Amino acid sequence: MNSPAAVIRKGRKFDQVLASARALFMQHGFEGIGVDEIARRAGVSKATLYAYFPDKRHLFIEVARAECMIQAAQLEAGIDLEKPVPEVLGIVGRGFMEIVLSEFGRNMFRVCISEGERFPELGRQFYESGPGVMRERMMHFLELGVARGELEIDDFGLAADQFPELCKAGVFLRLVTGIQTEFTQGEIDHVVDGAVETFMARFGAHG
Amino acid sequence: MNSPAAVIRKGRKFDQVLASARALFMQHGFEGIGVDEIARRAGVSKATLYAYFPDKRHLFIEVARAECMIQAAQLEAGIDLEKPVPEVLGIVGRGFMEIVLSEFGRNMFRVCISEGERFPELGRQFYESGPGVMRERMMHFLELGVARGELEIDDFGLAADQFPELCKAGVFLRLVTGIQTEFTQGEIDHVVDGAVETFMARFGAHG
DNA sequence: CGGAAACTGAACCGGGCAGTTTATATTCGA
DNA sequence: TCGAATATAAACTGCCCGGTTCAGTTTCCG
Repeated sequence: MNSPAAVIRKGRKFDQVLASARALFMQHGFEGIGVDEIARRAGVSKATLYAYFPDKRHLFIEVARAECMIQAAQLEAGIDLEKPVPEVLGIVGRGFMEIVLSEFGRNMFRVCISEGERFPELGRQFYESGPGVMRERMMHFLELGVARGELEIDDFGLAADQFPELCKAGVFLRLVTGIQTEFTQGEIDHVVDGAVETFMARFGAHG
Repeated sequence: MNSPAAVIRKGRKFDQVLASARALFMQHGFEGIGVDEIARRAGVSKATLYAYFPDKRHLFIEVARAECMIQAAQLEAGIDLEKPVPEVLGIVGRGFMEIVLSEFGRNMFRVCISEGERFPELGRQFYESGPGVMRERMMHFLELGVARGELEIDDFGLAADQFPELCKAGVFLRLVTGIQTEFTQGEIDHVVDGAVETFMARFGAHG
């Protein structure tokens, strides 16, 4: 009723906990780190931690949501809508791949999938604060492109889904299966450029 | 030396174990089922199970590899290389999505990702007996299409990577995050058809 | 038939880890 | 300064589950 924006945050060490959780989750993933460790690194007792968060999962959600929004914002920051479509797509694609290939991206994904069944809230939260917003922005941008006569699109949802998928072509699968764990900038560029080309071949105005 | 094709198979109940493991792993995933349960359903003692397989993971690998080869074979069976490229792509795409959306596909993926770090062999095994062979076949088919003058492709690897990725556009992500768990045939068809269109727009001969 | 190999069952080990408790100490605001 | 809110340390509970052991039983084959 009174305290502004304070539903869960009641103690002075809240931020330390969150920071520690962020660091450790990002580095080791959800399963890879124990609550004891998080508390220890936060310089906080386990009991205190559990005074803030009902359980490990909700702690993770908090971290994940914050991180997603940061990443999404960064991705969006580098976009100049005035530039020609292919150029923007290239920038977005590279930014997107950076996230996907990052420690955070991999871990986020891992958790969503491995915990997804028992913990549906997590996947939903992730989608809506990460890929979901990107999709919205992408659709908006594509509409702009159509309005400018650079694109011709009938199904914006499909187009907005296809582009990031094209950017991951091959890379993502090889990453998660461990076939290949490191990718050079050259490799990324090649795939992203290929994605832009394919996308423009389909949706570019007048063949 | 003597017994034909018997490296691991030494007892008469081997098949029962494998069958039970297959059924339960497919239904509940790797983490979702215990060794006790597998043994029980196989009508076999745990000790016997461990006489066949060194550990749970290798049991899973055995199941997974077999299943992958079955799926890959089925996928390949429905292909008539004589038909025009777009038609073949449509068939392959639909078959591919069937696998991806199946209980097996989801679980296979889940395990690869959640266990991948601690158990690299699994991911590799999966890739090589599933997506890897599909990629090979796809490249071969694309070369055929080029030879017939239906396609124009510079980087066959990239093209072979892009197509399945396009087929999953949006669907896969919504699946694993639990945003959407059921897909109608109409939805699938729409995405796959969109994938074929985009693919042909880029790689179809003479624009 | 007789012995070796395969199988059983059920207890047992052990490590990991989330979450709780409790008795005590610190902080901070009124 | 006093008491309520907050924090602490560390032990403790409880669960899960993979893997082992072993003494005794069944199967199979020569």
